[in-house]
Amino acid sequence: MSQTVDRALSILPLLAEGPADLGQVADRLGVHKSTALRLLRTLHEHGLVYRQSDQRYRLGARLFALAQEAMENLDVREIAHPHLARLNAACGHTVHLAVFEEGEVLYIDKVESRYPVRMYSRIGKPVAITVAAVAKLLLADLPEPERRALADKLDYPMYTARSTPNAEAFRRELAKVREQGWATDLGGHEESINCVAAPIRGADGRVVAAMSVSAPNVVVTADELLTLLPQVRRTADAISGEYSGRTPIKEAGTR
Amino acid sequence: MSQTVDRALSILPLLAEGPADLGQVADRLGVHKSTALRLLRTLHEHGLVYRQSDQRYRLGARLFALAQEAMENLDVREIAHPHLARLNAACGHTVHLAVFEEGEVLYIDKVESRYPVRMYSRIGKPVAITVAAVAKLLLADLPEPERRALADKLDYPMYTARSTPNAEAFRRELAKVREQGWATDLGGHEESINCVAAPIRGADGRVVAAMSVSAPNVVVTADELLTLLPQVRRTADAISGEYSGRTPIKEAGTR
DNA sequence: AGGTCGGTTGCACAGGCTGCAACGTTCATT
DNA sequence: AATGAACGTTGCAGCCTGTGCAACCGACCT
Repeated sequence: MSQTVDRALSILPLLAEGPADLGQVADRLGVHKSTALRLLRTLHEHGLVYRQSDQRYRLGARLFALAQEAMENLDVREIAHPHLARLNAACGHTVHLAVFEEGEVLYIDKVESRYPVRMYSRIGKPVAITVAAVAKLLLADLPEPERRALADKLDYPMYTARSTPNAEAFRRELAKVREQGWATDLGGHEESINCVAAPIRGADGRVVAAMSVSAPNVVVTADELLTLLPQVRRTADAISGEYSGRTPIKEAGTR
Repeated sequence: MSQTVDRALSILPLLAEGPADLGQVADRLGVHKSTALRLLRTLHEHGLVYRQSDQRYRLGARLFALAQEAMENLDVREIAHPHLARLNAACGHTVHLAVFEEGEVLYIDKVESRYPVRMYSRIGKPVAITVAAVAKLLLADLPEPERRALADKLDYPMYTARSTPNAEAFRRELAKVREQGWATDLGGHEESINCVAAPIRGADGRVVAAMSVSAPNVVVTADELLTLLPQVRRTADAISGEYSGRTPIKEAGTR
């Protein structure tokens, strides 16, 4: 929509392929050298483009800094919430959102069940890392050495008979979860409560958060809960798409 | 230099702070809403800006993609070479550049000594990982679990009496190297050859490569070689600066 | 010296960007 | 249901600003 900016921005992907000198940039843009020079200068002033010692242009550090800052200020919760609320409106059960941080898995959002029976959990509180479905997803995505190290140093409290008993079992479970792309907790934390969970991935494919639907046996059986899996995964995928900025949002009045 | 582009680019750091709507962007830019709209649209078309479901603008995924692509196409060797050559011109000794890859440390560049006595090494060849100064730097920067795992499964051949004898000693050495930010190999690989090495870091501070100066005893003593350390470190820092796109290059005719 | 190549500068022209004002939507309020 | 506010969007006229040209500069090679 803005020719000048359009041209300037077209330089970036071009430089991403590798360093280029003024002439090459001008050619590939189809503009006069002097024009290319001014665009490059502007980009350079903003640090998006950098000039190496052989005078050729490269993408600059600012780009990395921006990308990183944007990452950090990206609030999964903010993006996820409407989706979680919609899922809760559809099925009525408790919906959780959790992230992995500093060796812990934390709930960062929760939409309460519409049923009178609620489960105990609090936003900001660490979850039972060895049994919770969301924890399995988050840990399953860690690089192998870290995952192994973490699994080995965890405690494995037997909340119920179906709790994960030890590191060995946990590692097997994580491998399975990693493989299938979703996770469950069937009475592993509280005898009567089941969960199904799905991962939320960032632009690079790494799992940045996980969400789950939980319900007590008295409301729905484990099998019934499992029928919600496709819906949970669809919700998680929708959040992933929006979080990673991939989802093409339909423009209002553009042709 | 180009007003339009300048304004457009000013939007990026602004959005890095967090999502903003059209009005906020226009205000902080000091332009009319319609102007801001067109700039944002252009940015959006290039994927640098993304519109979330509440219509607010955010930095887009393309930014990450660009940063990543640029990273991958960045060739340390290409950037480092002139610096290595300059260092070699200054001191006359053999200069090496090495990276860590797939559990090995490989020489990827070499500038031969000006002295008749040369050392045996070849570009692309794995280095003696347990004793080489560059290897120590590269391994010292690995995350602790990987470092430990690697140190444990390595062999510790006694090339000389001063070779690193076992994993335990190696881990201590790596800790020291990590601490001091440089490394040496004093006759650990070949009795008569010494090296001093310094790390090259990327924009995120991680060690991406390491460089060293090597010379046989018959040319300079270990102590004399050590006096080159500041020069080696300065060279490595210069490469780091350029590799990470941080170094501000003086503009030719700008006031 | 002469020639080429790449980057840089000054300038005149007009193309494209700007701000304005009016319109369309959505949402909250009465 | 009507009103109004807030926000995004569009068309337009004016003129700012980006454009291409040509000349200049400096480095490098023959």
